[in-house]
Amino acid sequence: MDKVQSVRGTYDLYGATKRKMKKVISTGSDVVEKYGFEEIETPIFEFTEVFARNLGDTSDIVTKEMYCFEDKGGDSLTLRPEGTAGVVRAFVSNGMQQNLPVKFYYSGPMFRYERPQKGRQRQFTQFGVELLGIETPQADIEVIAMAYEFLEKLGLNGQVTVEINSLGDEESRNAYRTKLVAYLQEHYDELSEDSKNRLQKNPLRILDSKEECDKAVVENAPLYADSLNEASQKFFADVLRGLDNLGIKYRINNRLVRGLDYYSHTVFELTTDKLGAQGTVLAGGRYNGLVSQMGGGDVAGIGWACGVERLSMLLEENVDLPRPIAVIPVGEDTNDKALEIAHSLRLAGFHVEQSYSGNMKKRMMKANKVNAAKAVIIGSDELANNTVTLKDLDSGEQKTISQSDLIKELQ
RNA sequence: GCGGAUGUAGCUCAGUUGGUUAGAGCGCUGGUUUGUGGUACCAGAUGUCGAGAGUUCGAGUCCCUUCAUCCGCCCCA
Repeated sequence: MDKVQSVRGTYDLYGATKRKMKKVISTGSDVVEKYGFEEIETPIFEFTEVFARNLGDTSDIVTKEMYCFEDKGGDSLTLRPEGTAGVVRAFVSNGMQQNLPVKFYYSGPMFRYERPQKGRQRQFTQFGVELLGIETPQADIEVIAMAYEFLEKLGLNGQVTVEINSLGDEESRNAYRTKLVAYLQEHYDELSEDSKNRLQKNPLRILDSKEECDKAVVENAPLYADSLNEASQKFFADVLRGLDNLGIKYRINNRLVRGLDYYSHTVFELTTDKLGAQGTVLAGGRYNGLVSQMGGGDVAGIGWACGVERLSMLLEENVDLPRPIAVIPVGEDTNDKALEIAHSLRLAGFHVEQSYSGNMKKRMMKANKVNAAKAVIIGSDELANNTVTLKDLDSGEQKTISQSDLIKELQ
């Protein structure tokens, strides 16, 4: 390492970038708390099996993207590549089946060893929700509505499309897989190299391929909807009807499949065309088998997660800092008084920026730079008379008031 | 993991067919008479030209390697 730099695919988050991310997370928290979701924080690393067993051993995340390491006790641990497995593990570990439904939200860093690009990092931040214990479509509708409201509050719903599909229950999924594989086998020679591989590992993914030759084959492939059994069809129809009732606009995408094995029934993605190849900004679905797979009994689940950095990049305007009040002492003997005034203003709830050094002009420039709304100036005259000069930095008007009236004047 | 592009001051970029002490704008620092900013004017600082090796009398400019970023694929948030 010749230069002091952060590890590839990791970034220092500060200033405007951090402010936007903070806004995304706080907006998300406010929205989902109204739906009764409570925050959970699970460890950033788990036993490797938590992810390896549950995400699907053919998924790319498990086969090539996990940061695994052995700790000094010899256990194989993995930096979490996504949030759901950890939350479900916590649910099972803590015996939360006793008190359903359970509604959690979380945010924090995730890690995937991938080639970095715009909107794709090796350490990135997700905000997500999980609703456990409700197997009826109300849960799907509510959770999607929540995602929709979230993006609306961020002012992004004009640039984001809701895409939705159903993978059906296990029976439907297996039936479709069989049909699709049979069809694709017949057209094996027409498929791209990647897709020939995918045929073994994850044939559903071929539906999603961007290769022209694949698209041509997929064009006439059997439709997922035709393989859904009656129960799955009804479930999907109920979800869609619910979304219609709530005025949520969506697009059915019968090629939408998700990368992780644990999904069933409803899957959805919120996508944008503004981030190049990384268009998916929020994604999720139902995972009815996951809890029992972890030994937690037959508990249904549904959730989503969003990429906080990706959403932040869509936020056009800068998130403004609150405008402080600048307290400006003039002359050394006023420092004590200035500090006292600054302190009392802070205790009264104001944002206060103290100026530390320089002549008055410097200090005024500094006040301007931090976008202060008002300046409280205290020099020898003010000190002698127990007054301050209060200046409005937008209008330029200023007046002298007594120190005891300052807080009242500012409110 | 594969393919392509890029890498010059804090930021955005210029730098001609290789030729002396590498530039601009913004920002930063100081000043335009001693208690008044946001506009204006004046002055100033700043770079191992991503790193390493090579060709050459001479490399920011050419070759190679490497690192990083960006774009596409794979995959995904």
